Amino acid sequence: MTPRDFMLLATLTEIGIASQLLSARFERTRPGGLNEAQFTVLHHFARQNLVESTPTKLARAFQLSKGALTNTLQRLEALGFVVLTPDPADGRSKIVRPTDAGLAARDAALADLTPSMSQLFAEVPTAEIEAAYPLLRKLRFALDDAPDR
Amino acid sequence: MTPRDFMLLATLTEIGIASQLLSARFERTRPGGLNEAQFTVLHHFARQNLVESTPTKLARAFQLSKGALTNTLQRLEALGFVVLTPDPADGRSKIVRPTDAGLAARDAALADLTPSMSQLFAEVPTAEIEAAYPLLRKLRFALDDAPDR
DNA sequence: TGACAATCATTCAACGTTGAACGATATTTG
DNA sequence: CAAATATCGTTCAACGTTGAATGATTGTCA
Repeated sequence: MTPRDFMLLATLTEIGIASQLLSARFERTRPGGLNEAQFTVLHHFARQNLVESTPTKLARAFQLSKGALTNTLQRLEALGFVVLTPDPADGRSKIVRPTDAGLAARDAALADLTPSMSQLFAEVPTAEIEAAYPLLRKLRFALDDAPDR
Repeated sequence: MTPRDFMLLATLTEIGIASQLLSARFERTRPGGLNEAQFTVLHHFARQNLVESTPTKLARAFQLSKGALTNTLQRLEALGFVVLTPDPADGRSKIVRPTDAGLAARDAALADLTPSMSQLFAEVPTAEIEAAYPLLRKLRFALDDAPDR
């Protein structure tokens, strides 16, 4: 294992730990009344100004099982945060659209999150945050379309 | 929400996504035959040359429930990767120690992980990796002892 | 010393996810 | 065109985690 591999491993370890702690925090506080799975779906639509998707596409994006998405989409629909309609062009498929209420709920979650987030990073210079961003983006893209080995 | 907050949010989002994809990958490939929870425990001991801990300490470190740790520690013990002994100094408590086989299993998992990890980062300059590290460390420390808001 | 509170690990029902069915619809192919 | 294959969303048992008991032990303090 080269020194670079060692650095890589340490970095991935930190990402894993940080994310685990962030997750635990999210589930404890439930910003906007959403659990993490629900927030993730709404956040996904909002972040990239996406007007619609399908359960399968979402399952692929999050690398979750389709069953899991059936579940959280049904909850989001019951909450009025998402609308599910049959795809007129494909009888097997459904179209998922966030509602205004859904996007508002995501915004509310963000509003809940922001103060404690700012405090969490109070002593971190902005430059350091900006320095971390490119790697994280590249990692995501690499993972997005990487086979398993 | 300030531009800085926006950057912060984007960074945390990327951490969450990257970690989710890393997790999914880990569970699909099960490096060294370990699942993520088991690897996390052994990796924790190895990373900081820790000879012993207790279920409660581990639960706090990972922010998992004690019940979850009872479960994975029992599995690790059945695999011979960990030894659980009563704490002679405290009748309520137990001491957890990784075995040589346990540390070897963690090393094997790392060996399984390294090639695909290197490939994943093949086009990322080392400087970029080193640039991301300080933020991740600070984030972890901040999350480690932060109240919920 | 004795009573009360705190902390330890374990158990167990409830919950969310997985992976493998399944029926329904699309697509491909001979 | 028909038959075979692929893909869609849903269901369901199995699994791991949570959160709230529980019994056992320790700490506190009057």
